[in-house]
Amino acid sequence: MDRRQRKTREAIFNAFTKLLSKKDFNRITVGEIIDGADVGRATFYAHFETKDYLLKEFCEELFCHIFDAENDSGHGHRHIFDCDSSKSVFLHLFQHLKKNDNNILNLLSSPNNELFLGYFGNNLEALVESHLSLFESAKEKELPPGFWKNHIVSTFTETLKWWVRNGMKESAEVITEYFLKVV
Amino acid sequence: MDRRQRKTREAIFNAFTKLLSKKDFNRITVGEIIDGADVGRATFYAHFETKDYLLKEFCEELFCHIFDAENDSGHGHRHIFDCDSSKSVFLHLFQHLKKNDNNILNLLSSPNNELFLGYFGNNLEALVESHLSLFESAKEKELPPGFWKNHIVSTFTETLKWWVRNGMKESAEVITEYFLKVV
DNA sequence: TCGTTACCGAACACAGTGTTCAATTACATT
DNA sequence: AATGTAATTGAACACTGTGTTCGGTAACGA
Repeated sequence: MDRRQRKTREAIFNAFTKLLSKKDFNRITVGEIIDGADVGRATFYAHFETKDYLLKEFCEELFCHIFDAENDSGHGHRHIFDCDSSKSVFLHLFQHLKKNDNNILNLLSSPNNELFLGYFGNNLEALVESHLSLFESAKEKELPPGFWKNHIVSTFTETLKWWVRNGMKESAEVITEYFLKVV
Repeated sequence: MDRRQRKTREAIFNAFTKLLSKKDFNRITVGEIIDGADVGRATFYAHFETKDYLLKEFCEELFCHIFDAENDSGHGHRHIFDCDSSKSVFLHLFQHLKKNDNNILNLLSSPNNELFLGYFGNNLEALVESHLSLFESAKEKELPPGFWKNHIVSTFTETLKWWVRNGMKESAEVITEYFLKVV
């Protein structure tokens, strides 16, 4: 990849990140992004088809850091947390999110973020799916598996939103407890 | 209220309803609404400050029919369903929603509907709050009451969305069962 | 060094929003 | 039925934001 491409791409991502910490995604304009990144308008559209695609690629990079790391560490320690690996997975996820490397939490707490929540949900669903232990109880309760999976994912997301909305006063451990109690 | 006002207001609501069955709220333009309602642009803005306020007032009328009726019937039969009034309330709500009088379900299933979900959630929260029986278990589980209430509301909404998304094949009774099982 | 490629920037067409205003029409009241 | 009031019209307007175009410039990789 051309060095120039890398630079502008990074500049756009940086400007985008900075803007995300200030305002909702939907209120951010392309004009603001290219001003912040100091690139031409045409350059932006040479890199990203629309603003939505920028978010999409932004999320992919973001989730790559979060969910892939989660999957890896999960695999690595699976034998340790075998008895309740699900607990460790979600705890790690909450801990990771609390670090707030990028502005993932701003995205989560802001309204009008269906796009982002969609991407987040997809990744989370894949993670949930790989932890079959939780699905055992689905059969006990005689629920459709799709319903049960959806419930876990949306409960996690809602828990996260609640946590952020209330200032993240609780520790990741406590939130994980709450989450597991209601699930 | 002037007859002309009532007529245009109704015409706008009708056009809005018709459009909602075809496309997402955010994709609907003021131009389309006034074309459908056959009113002047200035007239629209004389009635509604913005498109968002149109949705707001639309929701208020809609929820008036649903939640108020629910509260009334709830009060009326409270002594009958005393032992598990919560069950009856949510069942009635699901039944009512399945009728789909207006396009409430289209609004629910479409993306980018944070505004609508917000109004819906507020009404639902008030309803949940008035049924204290559910909160008993919150203390047992030692969860923050705000967390617990939020969980019930969002689980109901997510259940509803799941139901709609999957074609509403299940009966209201079955969905109520699912809902109560996971809660 | 040289051909390629990204970037610039300014202009452009387009769509949608919300406002303004004078002219018109329907309304409620007497 | 007459009258003053108030809603509606329609067309124009300024404004913001989107996405495209294109010739010129400069950085890049080989």
